[in-house]
Amino acid sequence: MLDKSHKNLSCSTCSARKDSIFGNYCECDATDVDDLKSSAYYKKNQPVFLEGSFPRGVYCLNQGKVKIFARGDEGKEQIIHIAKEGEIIGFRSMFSEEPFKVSASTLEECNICFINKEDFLNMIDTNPTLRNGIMKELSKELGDRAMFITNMAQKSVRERLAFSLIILADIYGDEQINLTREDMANFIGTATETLIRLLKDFKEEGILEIHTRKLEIINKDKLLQIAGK
Amino acid sequence: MLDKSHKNLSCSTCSARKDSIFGNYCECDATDVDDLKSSAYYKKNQPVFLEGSFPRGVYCLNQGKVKIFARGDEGKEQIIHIAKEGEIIGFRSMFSEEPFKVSASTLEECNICFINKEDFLNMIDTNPTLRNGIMKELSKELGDRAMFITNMAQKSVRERLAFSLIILADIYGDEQINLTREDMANFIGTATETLIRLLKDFKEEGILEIHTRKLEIINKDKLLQIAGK
DNA sequence: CTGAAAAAATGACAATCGTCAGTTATTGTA
DNA sequence: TACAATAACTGACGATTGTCATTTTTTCAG
Repeated sequence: MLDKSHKNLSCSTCSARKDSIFGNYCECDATDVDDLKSSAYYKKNQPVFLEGSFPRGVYCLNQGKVKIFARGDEGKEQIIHIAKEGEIIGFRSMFSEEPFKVSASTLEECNICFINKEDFLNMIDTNPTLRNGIMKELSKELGDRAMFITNMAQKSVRERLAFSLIILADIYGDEQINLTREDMANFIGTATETLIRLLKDFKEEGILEIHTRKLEIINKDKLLQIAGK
Repeated sequence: MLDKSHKNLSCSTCSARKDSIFGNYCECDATDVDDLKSSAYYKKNQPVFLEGSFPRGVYCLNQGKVKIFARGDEGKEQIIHIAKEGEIIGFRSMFSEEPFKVSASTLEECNICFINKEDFLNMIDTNPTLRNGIMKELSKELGDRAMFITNMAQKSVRERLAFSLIILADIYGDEQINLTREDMANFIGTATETLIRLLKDFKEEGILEIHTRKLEIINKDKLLQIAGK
């Protein structure tokens, strides 16, 4: 169970810190950040920020997963990214000075820290290491999205599912993949029914086991092969 | 006809500069850049940089259009972006310290200036305005790509074509859209044959006129309507 | 523990779209 | 200007995938 008291979240003892930009790039004292941040407990399926609104700061995930998604013209969600422990989200629109182009919503219970816009921009300005880390991150993500677009455009749904399962397995680590069929379909870019049928195929082919909501990947090699790479 | 002498390209008289990050964000003297850059003439369909190689600097488009594309598993191109006069390309991988994830190739005759990696990074480090401009650009592009992914995943080919024609019309400005059917199909993410059939449909619906290679858009409102926004 | 609501699953069916094979038109160059 | 190479176009066909309607299973609050 997560700590809901908001009290004892500290950057210096944050287990997610090693996976974070702060941990990787920032030699600054963790207590510096500690003084600036506030932290909050989020229930499952709670919005973190909304498309169209203006950013007031950045969010650092201490615990839990968050989906980042855009909405198509008929309101259908397209999941662009699933952020996990250690990731900082919501800083892109701060730089572009635009309203958010995407929304963020928790996929499970989360603890999320918040750093104020001014404080964060100030850190960026005064800390070249952190700044370079952020620029590196932005650039890397642009490269990833080029590949994502190519996959979307050129692969069949079956191939995209295989590909996405590999990505999801990586995000979920030792945990089993735990998403609603709808979220998974919205990540892959297909209809929920199509996803369900394909999951069944994969199961029958001995690629994965379905424990109701949770997916366990049995044969990763075959997934890689189907994904086409 | 383009100047092929490489001689008299100067930032201070560069007509593309007003559309450029340098023009918009950088109050530095244009002659500063002038001293650092070299310029070159590119023929049509000439590579500017290649996926997998490491960046040696950045390219600033003085004249002409350049396609930025990734390759799918079977080698099929997916055009991610078409860069026009004033745009700087090739700087993303410089920050991420990875090899290029995408390739760039001229779509027509081009004049392109080159700034060395060290010089450019130095400019970024010492010029906060330019730096913020770059960060803004990176962030903006990430937002655009989220939308691009959503369109790819949720729209039909017909809708994507309408949408893409609007983008292309914007890129080509007063010129008519001038791409091979293959490039256009690779931008939209469909088969060349499908694209050709849909262009014919659009023509019959009075949306555009086809002058062999060049496309003239007659009814932009209808395009917007089909694109679904 | 139970019932209502939400999610997952299944079936039937049609349309979109990709593939292959071939023809016509255009381009660039000798 | 002619001819080879490249690009544009057409037709036929089937597989993939989305939609709609319905049933079964799971979740969760009371």
